[in-house]
Amino acid sequence: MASKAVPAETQRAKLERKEGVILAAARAIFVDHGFDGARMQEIARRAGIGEGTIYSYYESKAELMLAVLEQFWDGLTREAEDVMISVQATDFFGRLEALAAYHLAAVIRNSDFINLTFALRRNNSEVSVSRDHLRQYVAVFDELFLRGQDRGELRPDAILWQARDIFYGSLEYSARSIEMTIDAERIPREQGPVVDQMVALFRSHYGTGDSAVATGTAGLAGVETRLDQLTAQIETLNERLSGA
Amino acid sequence: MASKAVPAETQRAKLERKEGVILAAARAIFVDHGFDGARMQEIARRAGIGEGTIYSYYESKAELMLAVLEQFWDGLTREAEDVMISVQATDFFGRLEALAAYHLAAVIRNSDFINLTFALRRNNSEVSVSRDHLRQYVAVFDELFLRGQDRGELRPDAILWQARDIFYGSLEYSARSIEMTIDAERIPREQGPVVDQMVALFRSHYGTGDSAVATGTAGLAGVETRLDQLTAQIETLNERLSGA
DNA sequence: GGTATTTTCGAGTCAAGCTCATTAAAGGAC
DNA sequence: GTCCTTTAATGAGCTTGACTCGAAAATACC
Repeated sequence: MASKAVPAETQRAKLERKEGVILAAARAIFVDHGFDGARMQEIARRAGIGEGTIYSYYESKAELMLAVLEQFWDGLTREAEDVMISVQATDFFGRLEALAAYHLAAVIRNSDFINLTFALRRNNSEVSVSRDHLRQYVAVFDELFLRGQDRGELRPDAILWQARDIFYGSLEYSARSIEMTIDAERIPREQGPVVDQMVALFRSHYGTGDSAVATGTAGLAGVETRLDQLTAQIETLNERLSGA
Repeated sequence: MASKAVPAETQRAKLERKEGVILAAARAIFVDHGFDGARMQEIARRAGIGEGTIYSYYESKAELMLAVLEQFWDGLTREAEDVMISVQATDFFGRLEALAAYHLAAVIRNSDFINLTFALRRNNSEVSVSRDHLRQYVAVFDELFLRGQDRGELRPDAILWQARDIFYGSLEYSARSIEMTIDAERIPREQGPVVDQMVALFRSHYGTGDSAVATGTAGLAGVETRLDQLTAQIETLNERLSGA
């Protein structure tokens, strides 16, 4: 029995290891040459197998790339979760700062993969990184935000997906701007201000009155901001009602 | 002399017209099938010419696509400039609202082109939409922002490129979220709140204290007026809801 | 040790971007 | 109008690279 099970295990393990080798080779080649520039033959050579063998593991070049990207995003998600576990701060804004710093650095460090992800998603409509993987990644933000609302640090009427788009949209564009800076050594120095600004933005825009007072942006301006937000909400309600 | 110049003109005009025909055909095919899915033969057939002829106008498929995209972005820039000319508001936030509304609608309406632009830029590093075209487009925002600073409506210490990234990054992600909403008819209704939020965000994060006064809703009295209005609106909503 | 099944392989197929020799058209001189 | 030169258009064929498939090697099973 044991002698039966063990070979079965090792056999599966062997296949999975081979799959891992293919994935690693593909990852390297895709990063070096992009999707179109990558040659299946070169991936096979790097993995030390025949070209046809790849196709018994992955249906097509696009699906191979998909597997590479999903592996990458799973790794990112795990790292982001680790950041949220190990961060010292217990308040929303301190934790948001940690997440923003991690995300910005990750996007810059892995810009190849980020670009490949969206290029594939946009180019090849039939094959794209499964929504679940991206959703799992942004779930880290979602959980943080909802907890901030529960704890009364954030306005209870804030809309999650809008905040999420502001967070990730701004940071992605900022990352691109920072990368574009020719002077590579200045990159790390630019990250701090961007993260700080992101936190300040969330504080002033989504923070409750309490936190606004705490940060000093209290008074008439804060009240007017809240008025604007209320107005926007009422408009939404009106439109929904008239639409329905 | 005139009989000499006229044929020369018409000849060049003829070539340019043909170029326009090719561009229009390519545009249609690229939008329908994406970059990889588009077949040069089909573009040629649609343009009513031989396949080889395209290559005497454009070096490669990628360059043809580039030309299509540059034409598209030039059009967008012109539209954005028109919006800024024809908008009634003279204050920064009113004009920003107009620009945000235009940009969001444009991104949603032309998501094919937006996607193709970034897909090409990311995929094919050697051929990408010239930075100048994109820069010209965002210059509309830059000018608006700098003018707002000059007029004292925005904090003088705000950093332009950071604000720009927040503006365009958030709106692009928001557009994608809105598009993802399966219910297509709800799309227009979601745009208003996103735009409003963007304006409110800039007001609270980049606005000076003065601007609140300057926009006509002066001081405490203005706030009280707006509160009264909101209260009235909420009463209306309550009546509607209990009635329905 | 022999048979069945699974896995690997790379030469060959096919599709699509691109080239180039050939043909057609336009321009100009008389 | 005719001849010559120059320019534009063409599509059959070349090239490249993703993918297939029949055969061979490896493995599992008895």
